[in-house]
Amino acid sequence: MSKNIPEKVSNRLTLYHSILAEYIEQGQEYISSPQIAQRLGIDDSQVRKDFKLLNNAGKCRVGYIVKELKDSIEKTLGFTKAKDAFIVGAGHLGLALAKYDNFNSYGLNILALFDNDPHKIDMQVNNKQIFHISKLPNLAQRLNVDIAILTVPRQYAQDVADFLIDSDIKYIWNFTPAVLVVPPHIKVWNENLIASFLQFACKEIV
Amino acid sequence: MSKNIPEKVSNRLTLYHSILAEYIEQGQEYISSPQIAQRLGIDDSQVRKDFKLLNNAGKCRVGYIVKELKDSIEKTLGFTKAKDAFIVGAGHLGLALAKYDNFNSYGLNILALFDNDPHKIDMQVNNKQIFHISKLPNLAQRLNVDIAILTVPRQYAQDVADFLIDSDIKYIWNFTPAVLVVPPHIKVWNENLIASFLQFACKEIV
DNA sequence: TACAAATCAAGAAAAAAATCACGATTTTTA
DNA sequence: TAAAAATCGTGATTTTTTTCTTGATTTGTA
Repeated sequence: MSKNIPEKVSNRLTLYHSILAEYIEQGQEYISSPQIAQRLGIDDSQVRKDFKLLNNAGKCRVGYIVKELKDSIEKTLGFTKAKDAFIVGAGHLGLALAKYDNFNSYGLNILALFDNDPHKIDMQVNNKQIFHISKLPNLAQRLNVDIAILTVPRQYAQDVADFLIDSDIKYIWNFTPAVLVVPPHIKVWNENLIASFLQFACKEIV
Repeated sequence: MSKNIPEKVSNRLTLYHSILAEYIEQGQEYISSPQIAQRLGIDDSQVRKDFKLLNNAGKCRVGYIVKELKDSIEKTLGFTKAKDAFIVGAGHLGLALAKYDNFNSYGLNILALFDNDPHKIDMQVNNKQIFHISKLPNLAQRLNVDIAILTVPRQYAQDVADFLIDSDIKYIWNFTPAVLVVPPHIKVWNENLIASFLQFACKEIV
């Protein structure tokens, strides 16, 4: 982190990471840039350029050491650094994310969920409790959590975001289609699934 | 569509679209590029350049007509063109997507879900039935569906993708972290939530 | 009406990203 | 051992994307 890696590059790094994980499963020790490039349909010098960013030298005629490369990517993208977060909105998407165990191995720990529906309060999802939203400010402070994953319905998104900001949440991973208005010190990452699909559809589906 | 709009641009277009929807709700007739730019923290000439791609002229000192702009974006991104799709994998994420009514208004119609878990077969989710995966080839052909939303566990992703391809599926929206190997005429769009988060974390959370 | 302010349009410049090209190195093979 | 092949590393080139700049247009106001 902190190295200011461009979005496109870190996007590719995660794809490389998946491929490397496969190679390790298969017991392969080395991997070459053309192998990866072909798999992803990109240029092989692109792959080498990206790896250079990781300060991970390859060997001519042989390639890169899979294990080392994978570790470098994990370090660079911050898998190794634990990050605690709350899910705000225990709807279907919120629950799906809560059950997504994989987050853990990527350094993201979901500690709890929050909702305002009395029926959901105190339920457990994947060993994580659902609390009433009113408990959030206190818990955020006590557990020192400043990341929120926002999965409430669109019409409540801004109000809930304002509430989160009042509760000292600093980072919002926004799964709602709302474009949040926030002060400059709050960072929002928009995960607009519809937008994502449209890009796909618009590019590929003629 | 087909106009080969860069990914970054279509990404911004969907953000503009959300803002335009708000303006319409509020009954605003006009919107200016600096207004949008400020909202998103980007350059206003960037916004104008993007709008120029839509062939949508603005008026000096006044701005753009909200309604027209919104329609242009919808036409350009293909909201208006109905696209039918299947969800393959009726796990939490699959169900969450099936219940996401909004897809409809963006031109994506989920017709049915597929799974191999006998307990899930024949259940209804949001008026969509869950079928056994073995029914997919037939239904795909009969309903003329060539888009699949893949939400199975990672370890089955490649096998299921192969099966889909055999069933004449052409477009796969891949929610699994697997990097799928497919023939060149099959288009895959990777929606790697973990990757997405890591980009956020890596950039913003120091 | 004249002037100021806001905004668009479009070309120029700058920055960023991707691709190309080629020398250097290592391994394999004849 | 020499030649061939595969691959890395990296500088040069090209392409794409973003930002800057300037001029024109419209609206509001003194």
